[in-house]
Amino acid sequence: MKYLNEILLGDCGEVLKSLPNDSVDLIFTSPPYADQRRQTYGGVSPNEYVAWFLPKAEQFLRVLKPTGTFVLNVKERVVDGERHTYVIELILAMRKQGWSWTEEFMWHKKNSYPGKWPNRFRDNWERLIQFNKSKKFNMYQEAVMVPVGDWAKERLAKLSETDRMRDESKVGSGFGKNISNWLGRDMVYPTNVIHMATECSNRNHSAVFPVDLPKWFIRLFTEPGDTVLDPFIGSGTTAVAAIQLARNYVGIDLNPEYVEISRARVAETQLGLPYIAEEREDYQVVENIA
Amino acid sequence: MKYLNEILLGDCGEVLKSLPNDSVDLIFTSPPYADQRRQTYGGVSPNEYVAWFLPKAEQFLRVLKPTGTFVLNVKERVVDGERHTYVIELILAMRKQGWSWTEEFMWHKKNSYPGKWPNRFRDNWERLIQFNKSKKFNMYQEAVMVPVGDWAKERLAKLSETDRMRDESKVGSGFGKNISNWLGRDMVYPTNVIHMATECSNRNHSAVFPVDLPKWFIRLFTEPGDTVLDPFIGSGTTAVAAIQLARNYVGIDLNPEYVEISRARVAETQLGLPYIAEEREDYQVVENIA
DNA sequence: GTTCCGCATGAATCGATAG
DNA sequence: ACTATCGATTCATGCGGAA
Repeated sequence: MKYLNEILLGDCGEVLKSLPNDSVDLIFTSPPYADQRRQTYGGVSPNEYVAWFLPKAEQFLRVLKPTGTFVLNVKERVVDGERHTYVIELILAMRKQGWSWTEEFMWHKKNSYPGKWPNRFRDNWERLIQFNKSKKFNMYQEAVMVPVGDWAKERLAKLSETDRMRDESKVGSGFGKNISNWLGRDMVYPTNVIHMATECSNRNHSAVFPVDLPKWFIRLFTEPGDTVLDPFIGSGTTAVAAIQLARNYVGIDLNPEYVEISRARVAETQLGLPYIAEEREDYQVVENIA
Repeated sequence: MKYLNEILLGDCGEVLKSLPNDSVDLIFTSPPYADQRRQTYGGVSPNEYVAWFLPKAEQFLRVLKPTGTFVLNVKERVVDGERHTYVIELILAMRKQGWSWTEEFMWHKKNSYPGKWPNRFRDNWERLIQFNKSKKFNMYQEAVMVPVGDWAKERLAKLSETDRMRDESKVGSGFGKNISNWLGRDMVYPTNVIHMATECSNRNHSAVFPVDLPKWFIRLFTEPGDTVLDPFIGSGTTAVAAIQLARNYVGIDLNPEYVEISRARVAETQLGLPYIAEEREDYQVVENIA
């Protein structure tokens, strides 16, 4: 069965059974949040969410390479005035399944929908939960470095005496630092908080993340030529990100309409919009046909 | 037993037994994270954390008014390359105890300690978990409104202590003279993401949150004259915040040294720095003795 | 007064090595 | 094998004195 660089139709738990073991480097996905997209997806009730997700997660675990990573974008919905517990229950259940819960990134959505409720504020963040199959996974931190903050210009211009030696933290935490090591540094590593605006232009899909979000994780956890899987591909954003970064993609969706939309976006992307050529060195520059 | 506006010495689970039912409007606290302040506190092993916390949470539930709120500042540590599950297990256990898990605010710490590891980035956020006793709790959203525009958020976050003494004089509103100019203009409600730097100036306490953090929640969930409890008072920051906002406080700590430090800070705050008199209408203006 | 500039300091985690 | 200890890694901000 051909699966590489395809958008496949079906339930990912079933479709994935045709994929070989240890064949995927990164799984990045934003599954339908419980009951929140009832019109578009079947709608999963919060209480059944964990049971619904686990058999799929088992397939994810099987197809993922031992060095691979699974990044799950999810947020618990409010049920009866409370945050529902399906997300944290899922973490516990997936650990029993064999996953390691390595980290939880926070996506700070800079432009969430306006709204007012008597008992809560606007929800401005989502979880990006990192699971791994083993403690030894691939991570390419240099690929996502960011410019150092403005503080550095002033701060590093003149170093004090203590800045030139190793200065131990006073509280006994074991921290210590030698600030003179930072001289000449203009790029630094990011943190586990990611600031990105949500995608406003709705592409017939009710929950859109910006293409920069999967791109960030694709750069961080894969190299060109690796394979990225999104088992709830929706409007195809993860596949677009993979193509633009010269990775292979596999997309799956239950909904034929989304499969169509994704295939169209993929084709459009592959046809060689000029910006692709800049990011993919192996691409020829092609006239923009649009 | 007198407990109002006192810093009490002892294990909060025991000390709280002397407090009456339904007597506290807000509990705001940052307990020792598992095993992470070993030098200063005893250190609780991650695996025992939930069992250690639950009897205390039971007392919190008893002393909290039905309209009150419990805000818990906590973050899971990494154990053997994984985020430990004690925090999410605690949420599940506290719900069984009778708490509602209303919301989870995100504290984005802009100045986390530097560090680099092969498999993770610096941790730049902590949880502020909101628990309630009933669905009908008090919330004063207008008290934490912010001027529209990003510059204002930056301005608020960057106010130094001296700036605050100078600027923060409007009773209850929390906005300084400069910023109050914008009161008549477009004010918006904040979101559930809070941007504040950690307190670096050493107060002989290894884990200091900025006084603005408890202040934000005190404004949001209480009115002047209400009672704020911090059962792990540490260096007394929550009590200082309560005093500056004309609320009653109750602080508890197991460590005699911290009790001393907290009492000293409380006394210093009460001695009537001028800005206090402006914020507490029930205070006489007292000469600054410093 | 106000701005500027020097300077100290904070909830970490990993891998190697030793016991 | 299992645990304990130790060295190595690297940002951003607020305070306080000087200009």
